[in-house]
Amino acid sequence: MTFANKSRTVLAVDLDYFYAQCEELREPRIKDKPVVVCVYSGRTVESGAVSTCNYLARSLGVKSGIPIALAKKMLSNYPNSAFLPMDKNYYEEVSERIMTILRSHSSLIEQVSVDEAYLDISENTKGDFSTAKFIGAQIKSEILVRERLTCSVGVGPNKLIAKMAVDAKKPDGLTVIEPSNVKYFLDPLPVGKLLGIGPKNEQKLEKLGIKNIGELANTDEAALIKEFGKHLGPHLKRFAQGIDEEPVHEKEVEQISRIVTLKCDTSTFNFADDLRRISEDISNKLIERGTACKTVGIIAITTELKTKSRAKTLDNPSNSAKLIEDSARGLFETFFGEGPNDVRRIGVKVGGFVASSETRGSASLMDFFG
DNA sequence: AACAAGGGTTTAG
DNA sequence: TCATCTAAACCCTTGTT
Repeated sequence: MTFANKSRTVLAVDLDYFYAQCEELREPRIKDKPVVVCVYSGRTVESGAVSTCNYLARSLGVKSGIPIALAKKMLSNYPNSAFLPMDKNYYEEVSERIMTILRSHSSLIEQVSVDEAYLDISENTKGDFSTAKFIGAQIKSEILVRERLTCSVGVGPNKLIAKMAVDAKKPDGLTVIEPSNVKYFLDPLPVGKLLGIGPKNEQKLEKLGIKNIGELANTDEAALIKEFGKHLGPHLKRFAQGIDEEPVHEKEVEQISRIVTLKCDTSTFNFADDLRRISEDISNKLIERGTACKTVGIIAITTELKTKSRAKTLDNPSNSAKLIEDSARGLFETFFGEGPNDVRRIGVKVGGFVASSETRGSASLMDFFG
């Protein structure tokens, strides 16, 4: 690839209804029934939310994020429905094997989540999108034969178009948008389909009389800056034009958080055990990654489901569970002292990472094995 | 003016 | 009592250099 030609071929892979499909894989008898993967909060036997579900369940109204109890109502005519607790470790094992398959097709890969990845296959295609389609079919077939899982694939000249192509046909889809078709593909779609536009931004755009992506692409940049700010405004316009220069590469983790739902709502600090556990979890992750954090924050989700947060910068970067726990406890005590704060869920978040070798007084693997 | 810190919002999976 | 969990990007304000 010469430097004059910047045209790329990017392929996006998205495993279909991944968690639920993994569950079907290890228990094939549930395949023809609604399958709902749940995150139980532990408040009551049933409380919690749906993480994901198979397409039969979706056709009956179940979707990600709804209360488990609501999903049960929707499926009350299907007594054989499978409601299963999320088993993240198992899905990650399956995911790792699939990512290995993907890496054999390109070393330029970006894993976006447990079930999604981008591959830059420009070197393989030399700009030929029919070759890209062939590679997409090959990847789908390999994942099906080796892991018995279906996925959807999208191909485009950048990550944005590849991703939107994936979403255009699911499950088991294969969609290729070549550069000359990008405009025809995007223009007629409703703005809500554009990556980065959710319900709130869709409403703002509707207020401006902008309904489809083509209209957004033609909107005066100044008007978008006024509505969305100096970064998001121009960004949305570029996206609507199908422009996305972001390279395919792994991103550094910049933040780690753990949140739990409390057994009972509270307006005082009475969850020392939970706090210790999640502080230890976070500390372990930091040590695993060989990093320490500069900032420690707390998260509180109120009974009205509003998110509140407090944070402070540490005197010295650390990855010690005790120090994270103590810092968080201090923040919580201040938080509850500020006034009436009725909280349902609490969490800890750390960020501002520096290599732990550059810090003094933080635990490292050497403390355990050295 | 440029930057850091802190708090909130929106999006995505 | 219906309402999980993780992470990123952005917006805004305030305060410092």
